Amino acid sequence: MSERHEPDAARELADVEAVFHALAHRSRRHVLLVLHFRGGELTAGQIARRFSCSWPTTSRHLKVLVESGLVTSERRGRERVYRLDRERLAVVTRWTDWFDVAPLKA
Amino acid sequence: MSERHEPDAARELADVEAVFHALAHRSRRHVLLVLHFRGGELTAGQIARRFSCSWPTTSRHLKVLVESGLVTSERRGRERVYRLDRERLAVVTRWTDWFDVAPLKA
DNA sequence: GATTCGTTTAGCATCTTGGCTAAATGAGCT
DNA sequence: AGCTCATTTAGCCAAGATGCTAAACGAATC
Repeated sequence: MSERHEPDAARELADVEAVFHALAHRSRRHVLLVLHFRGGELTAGQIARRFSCSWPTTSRHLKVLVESGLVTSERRGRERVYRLDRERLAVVTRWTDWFDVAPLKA
Repeated sequence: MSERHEPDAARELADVEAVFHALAHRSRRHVLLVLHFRGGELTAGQIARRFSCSWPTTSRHLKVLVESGLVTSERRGRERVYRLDRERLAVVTRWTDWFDVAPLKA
């Protein structure tokens, strides 16, 4: 029965990888906070304007965030809207929760 | 009054930086889990033996973990013991908790 | 004091990341 | 169709991360 869950475990591992990778950079963490406090969605331009680095650089950070699933994007007219997926942060909390379960006694 | 807390905020920022940087690598996350499930402390050798990469490589990962504060180390005889500091993981949860507070209405 | 054991440091090669500018794309407007 | 606006892709370079092997170090042991 537990075998039935192994694919999920593999996916969780990949998710952890992608999410922690995305969170590794200060600007990307910052983008997430900005998105959150501005109501959860903003256009690429609204985001880029808040950052000191160049637009293409921010654009690439956004791409990493999308790949991690922390953010989704949708074309709207000629703009592109980025939306925070707060649910996805559960990948982080599920990982940290391992440390609340009892360790094996060596 | 809030000014009195700014240094703390700066330190928290640096902590977040160091901790998320440490967590960005799969092996380092793995080390933390091994430490936890083996009772919270292990010698460098016990850790290195569980990993496929070379000893010096693992040693460097341990250094990054120590710098982040997630792990502390202590010399014991001719071994070196690494201990998990679970408290330090609160840096992560404090960061994710930002997303549970109300966003500003755009 | 020489040796051995456990571990880290040095030094090197390779890959990835993060930044830039310039060019391309895609959607709406005239 | 041609133009403009919003954004991304391409291409480049500098800096940093990760892996290795070989050498160094420090503490115990002979």
